[in-house]
Amino acid sequence: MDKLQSLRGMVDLLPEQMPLWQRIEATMRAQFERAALREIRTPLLEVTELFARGIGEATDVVGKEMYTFLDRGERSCTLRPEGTASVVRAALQHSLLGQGPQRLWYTGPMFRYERPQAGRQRQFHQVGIELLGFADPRSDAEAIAIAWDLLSALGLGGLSLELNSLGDPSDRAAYRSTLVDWLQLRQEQLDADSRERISTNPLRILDSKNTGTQALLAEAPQLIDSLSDASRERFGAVRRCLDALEIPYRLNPRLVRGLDYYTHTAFEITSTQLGAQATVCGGGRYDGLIEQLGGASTAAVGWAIGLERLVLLLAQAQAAGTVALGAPAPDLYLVSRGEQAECQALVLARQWRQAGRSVELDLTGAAFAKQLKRADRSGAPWAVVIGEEEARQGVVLLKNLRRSADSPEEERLRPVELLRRLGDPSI
RNA sequence: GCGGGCGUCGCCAAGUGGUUAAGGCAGCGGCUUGUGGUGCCGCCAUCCGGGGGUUCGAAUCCCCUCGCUCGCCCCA
Repeated sequence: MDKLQSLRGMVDLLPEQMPLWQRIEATMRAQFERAALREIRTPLLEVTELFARGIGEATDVVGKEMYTFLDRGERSCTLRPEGTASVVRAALQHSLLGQGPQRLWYTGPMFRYERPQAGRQRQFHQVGIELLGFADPRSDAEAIAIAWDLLSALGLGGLSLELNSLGDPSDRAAYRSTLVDWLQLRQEQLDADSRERISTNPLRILDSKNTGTQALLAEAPQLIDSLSDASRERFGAVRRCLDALEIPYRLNPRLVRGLDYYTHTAFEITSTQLGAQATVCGGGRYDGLIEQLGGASTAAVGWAIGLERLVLLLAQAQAAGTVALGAPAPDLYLVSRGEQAECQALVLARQWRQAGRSVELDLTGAAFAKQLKRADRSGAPWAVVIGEEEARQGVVLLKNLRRSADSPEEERLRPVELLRRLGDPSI
């Protein structure tokens, strides 16, 4: 098969699926506007170093999932695998933080070279927010609330919020060494992957899916016990905020994020209806990242939602009848036949569109029966028919397509009259 | 990178070694040179992802390959 086709993991979004995407996009814009977030758009391509430094060399994302290549100027470039590093880079490059803290949101395609599976593509889409320059525990809660409310506004149920605190870097370092000590004594009980990670990325062992490893880890020292008093108090404040907001959460001491920049609050929103890739939204605080990328030490918190996964959930909700999405249909379907009539139809279609109506103009020149059949299938409530007769008389025939054929409702009228009545939502 | 499942018309799908590859939907043409949804008639895969092999004979068996899909890993 040598037909041209898209690259693996790079999927087309066809017209049929767009109502779902557009619903999500419209909802998120409305929510963000109400939350006083401002949109930012950054390039898809960045210097590789941004991600290497921002996300962490040891992470899987940087280590084996990036689309990296040399451009014609021999610079190492990478298609962005996530949004946060780019947003921070842009904020620093344009000194946004000099104007005070920033409440930002973004959306767009991201790229990760992985084996595609349900809810995971190589080019995928994320929407995310970044609250830069906010250290207060309330900002953690607000970030989470914005995500939670967006998902609720979409009518999605069956979601749960998992919460953990990773503490500050010294908490994490302390925990890392206690955990490594503990694991080293039990190496032979670990699966091979996890054993490997003792030296590379021990915290990641915590969310291993290996059941044996999980059983063993039930006894392991917990991150939360290594937190300093200040970190612990901070986490308590975040939790009190969530309680006040009545956002239910589950503490998950095993929750660690795969990107190195996270500190303190880490969270995920998961669904049971997504198969293996259950995480819809993931995020947390990253107080060290901005400094890491060359800025002044600045606290920040943010999250990202995977839009493909959201679309999957919304499609399920739609199938279950929980969410209704109207199929888009034109207001008018314009049928015409004969040279003069066809030309008039072309002109009238434009006029009616300028009047704010959606009009589908049949351009086939086929028999009236064919055109009306298509008119019916288009879902339009009204057909406007212009034949030679109407063209001669300067009128159009308005037909109600939502009546039965036995009691046809037709009316001849002048185009100006129809134009006037187009302001009336009942036609 | 590693496993499992699958690959017949735009979509769904029958067919598992024997001469012309069912059917449904969609599409196109007609019945009805100007009237729809529901009727009727006709057209729509020399070909079964691609390549090689076995056989008198293969979509059906074998090998390779490509692709899709689910899972591992990882993440949104």
